Amino acid sequence: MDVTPILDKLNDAQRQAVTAAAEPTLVIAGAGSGKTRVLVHRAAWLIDVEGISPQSLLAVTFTNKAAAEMRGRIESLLNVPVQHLWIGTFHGLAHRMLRRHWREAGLPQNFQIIDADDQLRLIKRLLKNLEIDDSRWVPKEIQWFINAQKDEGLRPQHLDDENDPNRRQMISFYQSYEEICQRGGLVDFAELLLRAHELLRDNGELLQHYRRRFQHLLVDEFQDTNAIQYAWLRLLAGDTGVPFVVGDDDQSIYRWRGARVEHIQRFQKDFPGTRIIKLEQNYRSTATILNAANALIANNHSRMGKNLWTEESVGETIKVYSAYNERDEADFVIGRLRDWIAQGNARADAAVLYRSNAQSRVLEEGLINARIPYRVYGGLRFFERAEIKDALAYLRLISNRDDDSAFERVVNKPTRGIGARTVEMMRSYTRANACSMWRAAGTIASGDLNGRAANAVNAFMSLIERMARETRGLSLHDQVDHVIRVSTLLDFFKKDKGEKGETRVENLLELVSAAKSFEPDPAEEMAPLDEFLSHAALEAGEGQADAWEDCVQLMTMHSAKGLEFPLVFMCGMEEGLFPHQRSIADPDGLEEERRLCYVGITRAKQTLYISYAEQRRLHGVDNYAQPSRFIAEIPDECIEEIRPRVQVSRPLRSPSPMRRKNRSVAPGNELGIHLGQRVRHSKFGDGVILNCEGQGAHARVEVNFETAGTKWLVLSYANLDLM
DNA sequence: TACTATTTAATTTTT
DNA sequence: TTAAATAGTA
Repeated sequence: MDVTPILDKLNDAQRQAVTAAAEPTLVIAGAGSGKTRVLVHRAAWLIDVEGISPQSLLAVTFTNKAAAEMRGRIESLLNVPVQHLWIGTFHGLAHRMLRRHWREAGLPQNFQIIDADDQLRLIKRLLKNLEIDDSRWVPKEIQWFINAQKDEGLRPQHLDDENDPNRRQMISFYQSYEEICQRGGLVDFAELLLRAHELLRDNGELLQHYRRRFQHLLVDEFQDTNAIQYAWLRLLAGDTGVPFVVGDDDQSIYRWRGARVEHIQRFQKDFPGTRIIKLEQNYRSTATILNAANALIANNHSRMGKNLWTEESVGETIKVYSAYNERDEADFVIGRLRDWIAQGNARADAAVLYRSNAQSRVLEEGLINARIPYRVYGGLRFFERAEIKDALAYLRLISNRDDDSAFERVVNKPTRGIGARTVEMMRSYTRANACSMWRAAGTIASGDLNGRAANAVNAFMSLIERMARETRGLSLHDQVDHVIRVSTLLDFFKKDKGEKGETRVENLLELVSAAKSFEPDPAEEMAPLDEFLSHAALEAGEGQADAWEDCVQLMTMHSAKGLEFPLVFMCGMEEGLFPHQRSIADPDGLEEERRLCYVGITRAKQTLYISYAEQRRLHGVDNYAQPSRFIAEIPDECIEEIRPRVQVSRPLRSPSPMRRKNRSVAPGNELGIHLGQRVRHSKFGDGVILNCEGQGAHARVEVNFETAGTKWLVLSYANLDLM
């Protein structure tokens, strides 16, 4: 066996990991150290060299993108299509198991997956149903509570109310929510994982089967696993399975949604004799960028400890720009982008990163003005669009009449005279008889309702029945096509004047083509429609179309994880924004923010710009912030401050507010400000100080300019020259 | 039932 | 500021 193609071009640590013996292995893979490469080559090694059957391999990732990439790379490395390799996301694989063993899992065969939005609607409906004031019980918080419990593997009956009435109520909501889901055959994202865990835990034979089958478990982004994912893996590994997990404790940025870095420590305890391999050579960034990242992250206490190094040259210094405000910051970024593009670089090689989505706005405005094409990551994905979800809801009802989530979504869309009153009646019937909306509708229509409402309900029910009948036996895309027409959804949106309605129609037609190109997996013995619906929930599709065009990339630091760009901007590096206000007080939260910053820095290959605004308009009010502490945590020698706008011969403030320990900008009298003082402003020209007020960063002066009239200026931004 | 006015809250997000 | 959700009105 020629192992050259598999081991070639791997460094020592990587090779050790790839060829590790069949024992529990923990690979700590720093940013840009070839993590995916190790995972892929490990799989190839096991199959090609160790002769392990592809069948006995299970590879888990967090995102569909990562799963697709791994599959593709394994296939191309092995040069044979590996059919039925179990590579997928935690949710995808859990789903697969549940489909195969729906009976054992206690689910109906055609159970459907609901996304976060469906889940929230369901909870809102539940509150209405229980006639509970949703200002006191916020649906979002209930959703959060339920998911958090599920992430920890806890069912309502496991929860203790701790004599807290608030908690008792939450648990009761959780309980009712579960009943509705069970009745409608609905499974939310967290439920997929929890059920899959229970499935194995409670079915000895199944567990034995899968343990025997999956000898090798490869896990990507291990630091992001939550309790239930970890429990599932551990169960699956048993005493005989060989877990090979890859992760980076310094890049753990999802604690807030249940991820537990502690699993890295826990793993070593749970699997005694774990081999630890650290990948510390970085192939991505310049030495300067790495030094900055290393120094920054060294401020965190709970770390495994690792130091990235590179053979790369020192490279450019990191440029720090101090902007007046967010517009100035955007102008700066755009100026640099212009240069970058003018030098013949690809726009797509530049990324602008920020902490929170709201920051993209100013940047976008600037980019539009500058006519620079850009793409914002995040936002609504294809299968999340309202019109698409409407169409899917019809399809779900066709598959299962008891799907209340789908029922409520489309019962009166397009409007067909089934108003709030009628729906309310169905709800109360539902509650009294513990049945689905569909059954309630049937009963009520032939009883309690007045003629007009009853007709409307009957019309709706026969519409669904008719579509179910007429689509039977049709190909998937004909089914979809039929449903959007017969349901009159398409006409409904066609009537919608303006661009909005147009795109909606286009999207619905696009759904038909999506159905056309969807290839059901013959191995999944399920109805193509159900498979398509699951696919839609599990893989919501691309955020935005035309990803082809060469565009500057705008995204949050979170969504930048796993990506790399030659040119990176990190914007809004201010206390309160990054680290975010809501994390500052909590030491763990702060450390997570620092890791996020570490992730941001390590995205850059060659050039990194960091910028902050001294004044930023947030929620309509001007805020003054200090530069982020993270900037100060980067060694001076890595950084170069650039402030092209400053041409002061004698600055009113110290030249580097960012570096100063005591940061209160102190203008005031010691700097020679007094009424009648003559000053010069770069834009407004010469003038005389008429008035002073405020202190520190907020100190302002009123200046009567000879040509520009009187103006109030904030001293720390105005850069006045004393004359 | 649809449109308009008012209120409210505003990290991060994949599945 | 602004976007979304809700309440109120035609």
